[in-house]
Amino acid sequence: MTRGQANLRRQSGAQAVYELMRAKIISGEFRPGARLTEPELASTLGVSRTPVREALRLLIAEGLVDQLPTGGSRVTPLDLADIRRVYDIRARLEGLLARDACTRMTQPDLDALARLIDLMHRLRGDETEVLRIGREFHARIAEIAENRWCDQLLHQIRGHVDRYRSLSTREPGRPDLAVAEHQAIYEALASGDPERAEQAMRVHVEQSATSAAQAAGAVPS
Amino acid sequence: MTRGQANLRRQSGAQAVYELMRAKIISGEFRPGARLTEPELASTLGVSRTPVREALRLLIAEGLVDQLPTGGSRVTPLDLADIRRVYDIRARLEGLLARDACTRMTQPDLDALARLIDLMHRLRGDETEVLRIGREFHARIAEIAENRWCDQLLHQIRGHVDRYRSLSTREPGRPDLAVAEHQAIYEALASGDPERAEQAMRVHVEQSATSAAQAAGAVPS
DNA sequence: GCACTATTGAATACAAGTACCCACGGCGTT
DNA sequence: AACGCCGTGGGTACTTGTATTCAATAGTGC
Repeated sequence: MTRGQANLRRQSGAQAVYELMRAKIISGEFRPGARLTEPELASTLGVSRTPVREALRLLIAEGLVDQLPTGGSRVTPLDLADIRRVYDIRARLEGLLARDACTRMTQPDLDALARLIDLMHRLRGDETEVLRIGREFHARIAEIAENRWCDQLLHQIRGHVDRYRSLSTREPGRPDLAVAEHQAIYEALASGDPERAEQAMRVHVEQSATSAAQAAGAVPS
Repeated sequence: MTRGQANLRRQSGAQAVYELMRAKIISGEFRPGARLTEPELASTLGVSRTPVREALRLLIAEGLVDQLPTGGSRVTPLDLADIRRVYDIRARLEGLLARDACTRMTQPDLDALARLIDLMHRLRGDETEVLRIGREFHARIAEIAENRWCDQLLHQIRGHVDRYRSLSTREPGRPDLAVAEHQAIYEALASGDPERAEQAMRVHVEQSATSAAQAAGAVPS
């Protein structure tokens, strides 16, 4: 300690710029391949180049922005053939998370997951609600696993996954299937077999991949 | 090519600072938990705060540097209990890479790998040489797989893995075992069965994990 | 081929915030 | 009554975050 503190709790401008740009890239508001220049972004966002620069660096490291050989940068173009690739990675990372969660889980944790599964069954008709609960289910598992590095990598991969997801206006409609898969993950976790938990999660994510690939592939533009 | 190309820009400045600091953290020259301040780093490295800042941001995003709640930053402390975690991740990412490589591989690719395996057998006695060839073997597989995202994540995880590795002065001496494992990976690739290739690679990395955990755990100081 | 322009990279200057240090005063104890 | 301890308050110093300025380079139009 030295004295200086930076207001970490308050979101710094650079962090805000990063999150904003990331969201815009993922949502597609910043189109794939769109050219990005620091001065323009800075003036658009009403800040100086400095925070923009930092945000850009992070986005480049994350792979959401490409640095052109000429020196400029652009939103990383999307290649439909890569959907499978990012989902393959996600499947393994989330699978590992499920495995870790399985070994660290306590009874209350399991109960909480059971409640989510129950909710999912009862709201089976409401697709968006099922999706929301599904996300919470995954988040809960990540929380239980307490695997900092896996979380970190997953955050990055999820960015890419979500880019492809946002290509199709509608989520792949496979509500019943999703419920069944989550149920399977829950049962695997409850069984206490880490290998089985990892497998169940992997299968689930890979199923999502298939749906997403179909949905994205069917999109005109 | 005669005149300065754009890549000169990439190498100098912030990128250089990033790579230097990263190497120092991995090697342990920057001790775990050591406090890092921008002005001090800047004056030490003979540059201004700006490139230091950018490098720090990347290292923070990578998890090699922690941002303290108070605002400062420090080299992320090492927790021996996490060795298994980072290796688990690496095992799955490298496994996936092996799988992808298996499906994309051409005969010349396979031949190149065969040459490496052959070399490894012939230099079986020279531990450092076996290690070098092992690294090249993995690099070649990554090259064949052409999985940009996997590479990117692996780069990050490898940073953490190498930090733990550098804890033990000597590499875990299991040369024959390593040769056998690489041989197994090669055979799996040659068989053309992606699942088998992934498994072989995963087993190999997990074996390394066990050795590394023992070596790091046995370190006196 | 040359000048111009636009953009990035680096350095410096400026603003803001917080923890540490120390001095001071009140209070309890001897 | 004197001495010491504790809590508090302000000043200081160090650090981060942002803006601005300067330099260099590549691309473009004439």
